[in-house]
Amino acid sequence: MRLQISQLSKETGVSIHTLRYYEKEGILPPVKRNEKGIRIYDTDDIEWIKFARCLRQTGMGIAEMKQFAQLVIQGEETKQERIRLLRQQNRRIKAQIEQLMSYTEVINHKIELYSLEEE
Amino acid sequence: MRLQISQLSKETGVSIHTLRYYEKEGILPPVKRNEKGIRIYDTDDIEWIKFARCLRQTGMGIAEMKQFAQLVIQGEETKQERIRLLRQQNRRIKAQIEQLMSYTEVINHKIELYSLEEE
DNA sequence: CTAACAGCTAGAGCGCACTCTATGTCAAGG
DNA sequence: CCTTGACATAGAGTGCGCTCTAGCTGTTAG
Repeated sequence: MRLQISQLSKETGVSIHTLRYYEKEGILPPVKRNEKGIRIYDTDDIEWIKFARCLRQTGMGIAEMKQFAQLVIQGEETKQERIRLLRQQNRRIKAQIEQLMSYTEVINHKIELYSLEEE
Repeated sequence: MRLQISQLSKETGVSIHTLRYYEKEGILPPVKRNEKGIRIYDTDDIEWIKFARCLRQTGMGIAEMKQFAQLVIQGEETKQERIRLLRQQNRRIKAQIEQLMSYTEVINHKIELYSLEEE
C-alpha cells in the first residue's frame, strides 16, 4: 500500500497536520518522497502510525514515543530495550484500568446515595 | 473536620494553587472564611474535593465539573440531572477501559512479534 | 489561461489545566 | 522590632499536543 498524506489521514484518523508534526518530531522515520517531494507512505509507515496512535492513546508522551521510534530506527540490537518500554507501557495501562475501575465504583456509590436520598 | 488550605492540600494531594483555581472556576462552592479571610474547609468541602478529583481523573473536563458543581449548589431538584451526568461519566469510563484493554493486547502482540524475531 | 486543488515549509497560535509570580496582610517567635 | 511563614489576590506564564496560517509549487479540469 502506498498512500499520500490525505489518504493516510483518512485511513488512520490522524490529521494531516499531526502526521507532518509527528514526522518533524522524529516520531515517524523520515517518510520517502516522490520526485515532486510529496510524501508517499508505505505499508510499514502505515502500520507504524497505527501503532504509534495506540501508544499515544494509552498515555505515552510525545518524548517517549520519539525515543521508541529512535530505537526502531537503530535496528535489531535495540529490541530488548523496545520490549522493556512496551512492557512498562502495559504496566501503566494496567494501573490506569485499575484506577478507572475503582473510580467507577466511587461514582456508582454516589449515584446510589443520590437515589436513596430521593424519598 | 476543619482544615486550612495547606492541610487540605496534603490531605487530598491537590496543590494549593489548584484548590484556589477550582474555587475561582466555580468547581468548588465558595468556601467559608474565618474573620481573617482565611479559607476553612469543612468535611463537606473535603469530600467534595475528593469526589471532584475522581471526576477529573476519569477525564471529565473543567467545564463539565463546573456544571456538576452548579447543580449541587442549586440543590435537591437537580438530583436527576446529576445522576444523569454521573451515569454518562461511568459510560465514558467503561469505554476508556475497553479501549485500554484492546490497546494492551495490541502492545502485547507487538512484544510477542519482537520476541519471535529473536533467533 | 486560470481557477481549484493537493501538496510543501516554517513558524505562529490555541485550548486545557494547571502553576507560578508579585505584592500584600497578619500572627507568632527570637 | 523584625523576620518568618501561612495565608490572600490578580493576573501572568507554562507544557503539552496539537492545529492552523501564510505563502509557495505543481497538476488537473473547464
